[in-house]
Amino acid sequence: MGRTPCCERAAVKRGPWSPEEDEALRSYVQRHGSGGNWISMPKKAGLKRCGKSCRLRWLNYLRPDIRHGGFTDEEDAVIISLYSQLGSKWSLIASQLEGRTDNDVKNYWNTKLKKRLLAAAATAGNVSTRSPPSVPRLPAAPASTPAAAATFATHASSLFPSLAIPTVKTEMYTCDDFLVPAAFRDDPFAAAGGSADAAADGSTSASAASSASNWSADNGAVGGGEGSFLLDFCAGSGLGAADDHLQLPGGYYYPLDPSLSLV
DNA sequence: AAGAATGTCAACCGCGTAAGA
DNA sequence: CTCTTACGCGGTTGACATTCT
Repeated sequence: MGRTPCCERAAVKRGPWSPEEDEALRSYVQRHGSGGNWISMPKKAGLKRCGKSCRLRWLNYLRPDIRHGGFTDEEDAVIISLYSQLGSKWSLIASQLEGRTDNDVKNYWNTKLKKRLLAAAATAGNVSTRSPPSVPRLPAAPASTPAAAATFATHASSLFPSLAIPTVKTEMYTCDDFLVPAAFRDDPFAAAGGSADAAADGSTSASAASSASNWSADNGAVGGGEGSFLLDFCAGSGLGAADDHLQLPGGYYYPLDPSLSLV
């Protein structure tokens, strides 16, 4: 019974690849390709590895066109959009992202993107339910372009429908109670628009945002832009105005402290 | 400063399926 | 047509890194 293993476990090395192994695999594949047979390839390349392991190492790490980390807002939007349509078809999703592997996309979704979406939905829900302050305050900036922000906002709710979007009523808050980028604190209306795009490449707006006392430290690899995200998320989620003073161009800011009463 | 908790990501496992004998 | 084999994929694990207490 059971499936014949693709290789003898005791005879192959497992675990992390050494630089020497990487070099042996890389040079062999670049010279000969996989030869159409990953199972026999390790032997030919002088590697004591399972063929599957070699294939995985090449596809996920050694291929010259691979990009690691630093997912852009546009990639976030593509992943979110395709995930909502296809589910966990990581290879399909990855095929739409140049230089990304299914493993990379899967890891990125499971460790970061999904949590951001959950946090976004949870933050919205928690404000109205006075949850403890230990709840993550905001998602890291997933969207520095209007399209990406809109996609993120739309799917944050649609992917996690169990988390209700709160009703928000007018109360008086100070700017310090909200997630407002430094640029907005200084001159909200002059700073509106454009700042998020600049932040996406880690330039001035990102550092300005991260320097704001109440701003999330988790700007992530995509840079700042929480402001843009929050604006669009709240607007896209149909939230009402929390405070007229914080109704800025493009949408509304959301309270930093989940214990604040908005309802 | 140290231990615990949490996050990240490379690698492995096993199933479904395509291709070839 | 059936069986075998290898590939490709998605889920899961575990080691290491980072952050928190």
